[in-house]
Amino acid sequence: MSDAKASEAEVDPCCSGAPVAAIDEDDATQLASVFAALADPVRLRLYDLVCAAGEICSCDLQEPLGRSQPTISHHTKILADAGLITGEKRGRWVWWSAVPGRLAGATDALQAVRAR
Amino acid sequence: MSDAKASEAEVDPCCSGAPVAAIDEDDATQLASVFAALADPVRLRLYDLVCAAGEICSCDLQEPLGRSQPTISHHTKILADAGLITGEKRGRWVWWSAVPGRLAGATDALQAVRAR
DNA sequence: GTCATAGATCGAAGGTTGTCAATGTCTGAT
DNA sequence: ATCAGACATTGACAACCTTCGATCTATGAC
Repeated sequence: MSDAKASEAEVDPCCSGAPVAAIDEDDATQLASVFAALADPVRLRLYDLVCAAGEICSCDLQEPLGRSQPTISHHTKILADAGLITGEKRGRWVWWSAVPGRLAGATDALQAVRAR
Repeated sequence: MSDAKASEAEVDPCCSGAPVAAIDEDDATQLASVFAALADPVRLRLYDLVCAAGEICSCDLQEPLGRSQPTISHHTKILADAGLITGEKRGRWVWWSAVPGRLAGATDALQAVRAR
């Protein structure tokens, strides 16, 4: 099945031998969960709102996002589980803020392979 | 519902007035599709293999990823539709390569908001 | 032409996700 | 103690996603 190189070219186009997987399955699953958290338009706008505001209350997310309160709660939980935002409870309200470097760290883990 | 600021503090903690959404719904949907393409462990490793190899044949993806041929074809299509990889058909084989700057462009669109 | 192979497409099974109504829990005010 | 409000949780449903077997198309070898 993998005689493409042998029949098209004598030498491997990039390195040598079989391609080496830089990311193992566990790392891939971990990384994918971060991207999955941003794979929804509502969550992207939510994350954007949090970044733009620096700190924002859950109750102020409901109106601009146009979703019900349980749905907002659901999305903040997913973003928090992915480590992209963090919430602090003050009195009756929860204030959300972005975790610095978390998104950059995820993309770096992928892009780092190009530097080799 | 949004009297949190008024009751907890007199001044808005970051800017002033209602928070401004930096990303509109259409942009968010477009951006989310790029992240959705990377939100699967198999596709992440596939993208990683393509980046690491520079150029790689579909038939050489099947074995390291441990998925059937239709599944590999499905995933390459999703990554290609998202603009992350591009394929060139040569003879019987399709050679895939990463689209430079595509992933960085997506993350920049999100992170740019922090620079404001 | 005939045959073998690379890859795309189709259809189906099973799991996951986004959404909201209803309800529960906790906090601060009266 | 009682009440109202901010979030979390549960349950349900529709939509979507991942996967594979079967099949189709296209290309190169004989």
